[in-house]
Formats: sequence, C-alpha cells, structure tokens
Amino acid sequence: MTAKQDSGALPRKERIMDAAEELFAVHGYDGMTLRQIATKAGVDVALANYHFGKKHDLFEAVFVRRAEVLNDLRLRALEACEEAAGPEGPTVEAIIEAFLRPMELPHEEDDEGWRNYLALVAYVNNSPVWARELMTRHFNPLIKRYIEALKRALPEAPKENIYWAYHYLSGSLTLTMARTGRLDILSRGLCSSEDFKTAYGKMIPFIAAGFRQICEPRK
Amino acid sequence: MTAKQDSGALPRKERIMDAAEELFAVHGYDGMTLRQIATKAGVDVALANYHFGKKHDLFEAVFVRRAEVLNDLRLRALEACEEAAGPEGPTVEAIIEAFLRPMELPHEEDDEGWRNYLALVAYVNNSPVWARELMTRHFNPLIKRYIEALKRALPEAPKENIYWAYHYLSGSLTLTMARTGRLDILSRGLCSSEDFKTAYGKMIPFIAAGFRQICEPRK
DNA sequence: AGGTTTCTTCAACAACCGTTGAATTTTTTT
DNA sequence: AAAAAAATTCAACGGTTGTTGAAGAAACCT
Repeated sequence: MTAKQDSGALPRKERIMDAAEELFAVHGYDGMTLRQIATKAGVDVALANYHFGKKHDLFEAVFVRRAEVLNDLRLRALEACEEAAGPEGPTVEAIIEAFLRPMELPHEEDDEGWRNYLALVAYVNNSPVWARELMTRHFNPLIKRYIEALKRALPEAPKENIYWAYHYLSGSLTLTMARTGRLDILSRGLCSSEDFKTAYGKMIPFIAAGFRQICEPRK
Repeated sequence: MTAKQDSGALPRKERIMDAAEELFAVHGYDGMTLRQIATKAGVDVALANYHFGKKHDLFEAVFVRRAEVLNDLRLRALEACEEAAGPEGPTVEAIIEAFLRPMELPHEEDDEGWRNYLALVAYVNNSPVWARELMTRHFNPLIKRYIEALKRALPEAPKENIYWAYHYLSGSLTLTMARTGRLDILSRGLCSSEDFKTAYGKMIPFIAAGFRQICEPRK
C-alpha cells in the first residue's frame, strides 16, 4: 500500500502545512522547530525543506493559504451589504457586521484548521517586523476598502478618528482570535474564549457605538 | 577605575534586565537568546545565569519588576476617582480613565524602558501558556477590583456583558501597547502608534460608549 | 516494461543554544 | 592590609537547530 494514496489521508505537503499552522499559532515562529512540525505531520524533516524551502517560506505559505479565502469572504460580505443598502450606503453597524461575521464561519463549521489559522493571524499582529509586513501586504488592500465604506457612512467624522476607531476594532478582534482563555478565568466560566458567536455578536454593537461616539458630531 | 562604580552607569544586574526587557518585547521569549541579551548589556553570558538562574526566571524577573509599580499606579487612580465621586460611585468614563491614564505616564516622561515594558506586556498577552499564566497571576487581582467598580456603575447590566466589554477594552489596549506601526502605514501617517496620548484620549470615550451600549438597558 | 520525473528519506554538516563549574577580579568586612 | 564574600569572566559541555546533498522509493509517462 502506498503512502500517498491512503484513502482519506491528505498529501504530505498539506499535512506539513496543517501541523505548522497549529504549532506556529500556539508557540510562535521561534518557539517551534521544523523537527517538531515534521514529527507532528508524520514526515521527515527534510521534506519540509523540499516543499517550501526555508523555514521562513513555510511560515509565509501557511499564512497566505487562507488569507486569500478570508479576503474573498469579506469582500463579498461588503459588496452584499452595499447592495442591500440604499444609495446612501450601508450603516456603520452593517459594515462592521460584514467585517466580523465571516470570522465565525470557521467556528460554526467546527473547522479546527481555521481556528488555528485565526490564532496565527493574531500572533502575527504582534510579531517581529518581517511577520507584521506579511500582515500589511496581504490584508491592507481589503481593509482600505472597508475604511472607505466607513468614511462614507460617517461623512462628518475627522478622518483620523476613523483610523483610530478601526485600530480599537482591530485590537478587540485580534484578542478574540487569539483565544487566550484569560477571559474564562477572569469571569470564572461565565464567558468562554471559544464562544466566537457570542464574542462577535456583542462586539458588533459595542464597536459600532464607539465609532458613533468619536466619529459623529455631538448632537 | 572599577566597572561597578562608573558614575552614571547602572549596575550590571539592571543592565541585563533592561536589555532583556527591550529584546524580549520585540522578538519574544524564544526569538531572543541569552547571548544576544548579554551582548546588548555589555556583559558575559554567564552573568545572567548567576543573577537570575534559568532563562525563564530572567523573563519573569523582568515581567514582575514593573508590574507592581503599574498595579500601584492604577490602584491609586481608582481610589482617587472613587473618592472624587459621590456616594453612588464613579461613572464608566471615570473608571476607564483611571484604568488607562497611568499608561501614558511612561510615554510622557520619555522613558524608553517603560515603553519597552508595555510592549512586553502586549506580547505576553498572546503567548504560550506559561507566559499567559504570568499575566493572570500578576494582573488579575487589580482587574477584578476594576470589574467590581464597573458592576457598581452599571447595576442593570448582565454580568457577562461587563466581562465581554472588558475583553474588548483589553484587546484595544493590548494592540495600542504593542506599537506595531501598522496603523501609521494604513493611515499614511495621519495617525502614529507612538502617540500614546491621542491613542488613550480617543480610546476612553470610544470604549465607554461601547460599555454603555451593551451594558445599559435600552431606553 | 523501461526511463524520467517527482517525492521522500537518510545521514551529516557547521553553528548556535542554555547551562555549568572553576578561575579571576572586584567589593566588602574585619 | 589580610580575609571573606560577592560579582564577573573564562572555557567548555552535551544537545538541538536549520539546512543540504546524495541515496532511495513511488508515480508518471510513453
């Protein structure tokens, strides 16, 4: 029986990426060795090098793999909510909802790979310069698209306040994706870091209210 | 001339901690070696071991050093705002302000050490289990104190919503402390990650509005 | 079936890691 | 100033790291 055609078993190249995704997300780039990744994937160390080149390139391959999928989901969500809205464009709530809702899909489908990936994105957001550059390169274009939509929904806002508000949104989202479990401890089990649905459900009105507060002129 | 009494030069033990503080904050625990730390401190590798024991213990020593100072500042700020308020207790804004304002002091005083430390705290918040436990152990007691104050200010709120709101606050704060510089790029220089004063100034009303939105009953 | 390409493992390299014990210097104490 | 203690360096250890080139196995193509 050949190894590659074991029915149901993924090709080794993807097994390596899956293992790397999970282990990098938990322990970071420097905290995980190629040997541990290869072991988890049930594969020789040298194979990672054959498929991906340097360790750095493996990390980037893992990061990019789902980035495009996520960007696509979010772009579609934004376009949908723009179509649904009238000619004056969607509300702040609708835009933020379009930005956040795609994130809970992975969780609903009970897809461990996606959950690991989101934790990886959270890690990258607070990482050495080269990793942060990955984030900027692959996510900024779509984010700019969202910022434009927000500017239209908040026409009176000082431009810089919209960026600051997005910054706070980004922080809340990042910590949620990281699933640190610290909230569970603090609340003595009242809240769960794994409960993405609730996390995003309450996050949308929370963040939208913040946007309104600092981006809409006082009445 | 002796090394230890060079006027103006810090004792080697603190030089090691300062170097570790900066390097751990930027590159993480696994991303930095004792040799690089020792080199930056202008000291032999073995000296770190003499003063702190294992690498893990050096990290913890650095983390704890300023944690107590920060907790003290925040506790004092909370007590002050509770005294200033009437018998019904301080408002949400006042509590959040007490929580955040101590963070900009390091920046006002142009203290590079403190800035590095805050970035380190941000790093620890998204780190392997053992580092997160550090965070919980050293900061949770004070956070619980703040949560109690918030519960009093929002007596009608479902308890879990207060924890979720604090979670979003914590995320915004963490990303701010990390000073990733991504906001600078996104806003094309309109906002600066180094501008703590503005970051906190806008964050307070933003977060307070979010708290009110999900913690106060609809009118 | 034979030849070619792709995939996978094996074995090993130089470099670097955290840690340690002994030697050496500096500071403090007497 | 001699003795004791503390601080610092020196030299080295066993173990691990990322990476590589050559060897082997599997898959693919005529």
